[in-house]
Amino acid sequence: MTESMEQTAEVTAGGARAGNRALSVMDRVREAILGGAVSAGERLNEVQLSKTLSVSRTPVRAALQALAGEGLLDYAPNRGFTVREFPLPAIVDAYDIRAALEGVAARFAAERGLPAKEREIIERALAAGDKLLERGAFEAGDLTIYRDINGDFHDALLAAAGNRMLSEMIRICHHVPVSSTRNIVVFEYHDVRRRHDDHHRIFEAVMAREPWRAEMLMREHVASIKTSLVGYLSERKTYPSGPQAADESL
Amino acid sequence: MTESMEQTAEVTAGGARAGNRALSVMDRVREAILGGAVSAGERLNEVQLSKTLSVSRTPVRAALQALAGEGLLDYAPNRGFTVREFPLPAIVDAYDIRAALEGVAARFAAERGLPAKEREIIERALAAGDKLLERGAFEAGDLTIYRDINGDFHDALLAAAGNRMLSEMIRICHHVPVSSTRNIVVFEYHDVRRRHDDHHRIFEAVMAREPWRAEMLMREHVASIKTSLVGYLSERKTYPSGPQAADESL
DNA sequence: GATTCTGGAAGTGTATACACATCAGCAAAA
DNA sequence: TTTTGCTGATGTGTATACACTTCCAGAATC
Repeated sequence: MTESMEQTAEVTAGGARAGNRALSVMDRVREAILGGAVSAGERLNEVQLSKTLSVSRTPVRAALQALAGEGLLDYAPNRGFTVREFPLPAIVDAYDIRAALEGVAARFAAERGLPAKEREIIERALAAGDKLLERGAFEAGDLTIYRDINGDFHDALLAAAGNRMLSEMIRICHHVPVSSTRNIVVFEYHDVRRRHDDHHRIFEAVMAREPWRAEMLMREHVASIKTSLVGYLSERKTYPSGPQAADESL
Repeated sequence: MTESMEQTAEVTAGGARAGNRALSVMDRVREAILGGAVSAGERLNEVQLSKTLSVSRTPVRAALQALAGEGLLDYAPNRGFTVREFPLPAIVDAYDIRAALEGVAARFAAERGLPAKEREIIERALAAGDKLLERGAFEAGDLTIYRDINGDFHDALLAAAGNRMLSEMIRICHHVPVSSTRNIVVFEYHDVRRRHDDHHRIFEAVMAREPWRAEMLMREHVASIKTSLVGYLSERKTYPSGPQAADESL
């Protein structure tokens, strides 16, 4: 064994846990974009990035290419990669697209039936939501908890749909940078209550094997988030920064 | 135009027309996959590919990464790229997904209105289709002609929708390898006639600014292709090779 | 004979040098 | 002053060497 020993003290501290460097570079750049550390339209310099992350240009290029595949970056020959711009209309559109896609997912799940595993996850998510909502009001941090519950519900249903292309497209919709002037929608208790009730009805439709009803309910469910977003934006034009519990991904 | 001149004697003969080699490698590998030259599940060896295409591994890797972004390849760390498998259910599902997405595109177009340019393209496509169909029967090659007409119609409507993410997702749906035992649907005259009539109705709905009707019509339009495919496959289990005019992309 | 260990081969991951394209700035000519 | 062409700087594109991981075959051991 040669023990080349990676003399890099690895200031990255990020862990760089698995596989190859390209993947960890990808994660870090993605977070930088989604977190708003680099602004839309900005050009990403390969050598600068490689110096910042203490790796060579090769894994950096690999990561950028992969991120372009996810739709987060644009590529132009001999000009490199730039952070893709997501104007507000495109962000709003993304909810419609996601609504259509998740609708199809719900239909597939209803057609194919829920596997035991996914059914358990969903029932647990529904029960947890019921428990969280039964007090009739929210405390600090409850919205973050519900965010996870919501995620479990949607993920399980998507898994039940059993289609990889669908999963990936929906994943892309979720990764649309909401950063444009920080469009964060703060959901109130009654918003969450309504959404949670949607979940119950969608689950019932899926269990009853009513594909088109499941699709319709899911479409409306996701589309209503768009409505909330649009309504929210038309009230206060720009929103500085979510106070505490704020999320847009319900 | 600079006439970049590519001094490459390049036995490849492919032309390698523009920009960088990675892009042309990408095109060639994509065609190899879509054309069935490499089979599903097959592992792509980087050095072998680079020797075949007379380039180094670097552009090969770039191309493979990009193709993975398009969903044509799978990637596993330290194992490289493999041709993604598209089992028949996934191919059928892709039509449902595409139906949902193109439905949204039609809705957007109806909401936003058709720009003059796209309107002209569509009207020309409709007129050309009318002319082609008015004889009441098809000759050899007519189906190929209609394939282009059909493409123009859908592309123009998609352009009118004005959403990049939507365009890219639909593009991915179109690139699903239909190769799995060559599932080619041969459309008859009356099939094309029905589809062309759909186009007229969709156009009318868009011009009348009736978004939901446009969406519904487009969904049905695309979904009916799936129905044709499924019906076709249930008749003859495997189909050797399309006789002459054969296409699945209407 | 079955199991485990151990090279070694095959192939991917990374670094790096160099080729090439693009663009900005300056200079020279109209 | 404007335009054109040169030239260097910056940064991407490609080739290639080497490091590392994985996997398989064959030997040693039980």
